[in-house]
Amino acid sequence: MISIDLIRRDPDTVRRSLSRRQEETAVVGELLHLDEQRRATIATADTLRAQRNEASKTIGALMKAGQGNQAEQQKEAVRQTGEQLRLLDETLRGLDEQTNSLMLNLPNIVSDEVPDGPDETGNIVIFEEGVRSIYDFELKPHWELSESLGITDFERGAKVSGRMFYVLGDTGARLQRALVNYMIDLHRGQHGYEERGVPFLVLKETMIGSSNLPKFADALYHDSDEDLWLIPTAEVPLTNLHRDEILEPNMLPLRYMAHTPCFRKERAAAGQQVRGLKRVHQFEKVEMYQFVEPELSMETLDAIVQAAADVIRGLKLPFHLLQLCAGDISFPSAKSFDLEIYTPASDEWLEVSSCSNCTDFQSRRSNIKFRREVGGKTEFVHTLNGSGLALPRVIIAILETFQQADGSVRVPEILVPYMGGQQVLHPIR
RNA sequence: GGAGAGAUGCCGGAGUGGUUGAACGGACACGUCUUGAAAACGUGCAGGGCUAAAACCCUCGCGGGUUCGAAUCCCGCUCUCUCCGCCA
Repeated sequence: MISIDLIRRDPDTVRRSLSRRQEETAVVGELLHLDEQRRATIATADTLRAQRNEASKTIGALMKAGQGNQAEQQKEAVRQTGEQLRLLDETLRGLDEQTNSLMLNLPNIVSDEVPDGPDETGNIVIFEEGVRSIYDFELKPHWELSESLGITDFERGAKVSGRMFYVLGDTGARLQRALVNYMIDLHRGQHGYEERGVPFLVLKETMIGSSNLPKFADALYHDSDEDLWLIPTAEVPLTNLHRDEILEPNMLPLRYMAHTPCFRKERAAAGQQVRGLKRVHQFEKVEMYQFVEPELSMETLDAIVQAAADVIRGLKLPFHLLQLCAGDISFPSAKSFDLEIYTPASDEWLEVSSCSNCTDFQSRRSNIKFRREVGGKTEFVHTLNGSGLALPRVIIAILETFQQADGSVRVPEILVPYMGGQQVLHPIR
């Protein structure tokens, strides 16, 4: 949520941000109007309430003094005030509801550091790193390799859970565990993150706090019986770890990571796009998350990007860093970067990480504040998230990049210890 | 799932209709004292709205109701604890 104060003070900044996101700006005027009505109503109601409180005190005093008659007269007057108040409160509730619903659907303000652009075509490659191998044999696509090596079993995945689900075979499950442990060890040892094991089903309030609800309900799996929602990313529970808290001085920065499954409906997906492990309803991911002081959030974003890039560097995969343009940036983000690995057989760049500075957008929704010093005033923290990394796509990149002429795949050196010394994955069918 | 108890500020804990937004204790911060610290003493210490700042208003798990007036009474919900049942 952005601050209503900002809309009041500087509506043009909000309009400009919305336009850069290719969204309608009329909502700003609506909010301005609602806010005016709201505040006028509050002012009137507060005055009435003050009168009532005062009169009630007088009545109390009169009763004590045994002047019942005068008290009764006063009561009648105050009863009328109470009736007026009831009406005003009802009006106010309506205004609050309207305001809230508009506010919850308003995206974060795009940072000035973000380039203009209509959609993903406007994203900018910041740098490319690593060497693309040259192959003297015909490359196999990942969906063939993963089946022949016993990484995946799509047929049984579909049997058990339907389209866009998969089963990992013995080698695949082991490779995934190896990758998870490698990533978590790296982030703990080199980047200062501590681990959390979080719930995968969360309350509606939790989804609102991270800004997945109300706007993106159709992307989420939901148990209507108990009104619990399956997380689409660990960002959701990690954001809410400190919901409704005031963090004491010296607690920041907080660096968390969590390894979780991610559940996504991916309704729009179809055709070539969903071949193999690339786009699935359930996948695992190691997520990094930070709570920081506002003035440090932009440099922290760079650090998160580097931490994610370090994972790829360790695997010796070629990748590039993409800065997302204003038209492609996600709802809660002020500034985002994606990391994409090059996959030689598919000949495309595959997004394995998205890192965002959500500034105070999520902390306002989740009411997460901090104090700079004991007894100091409270401020909203800034929150940042970054994948570090999404597993199926890393597996895809490993398979396509390190495949050999005989159909086997080399295990990246850094993973060998995590694979019990295994250096090559051999076809099993 | 059944039975019972409870939910108050950073923590413990009082408060059952009227200067109680909240006694008292602890923690914490500042000050006095001290070479320094401890102890002792003094002061401060919930969040939020509206303000230039006050005044004022809201909040005692959440929502609704009764009343001139609710932390206190009534109804619903959520959560926690204890016992029983079930269960990896």
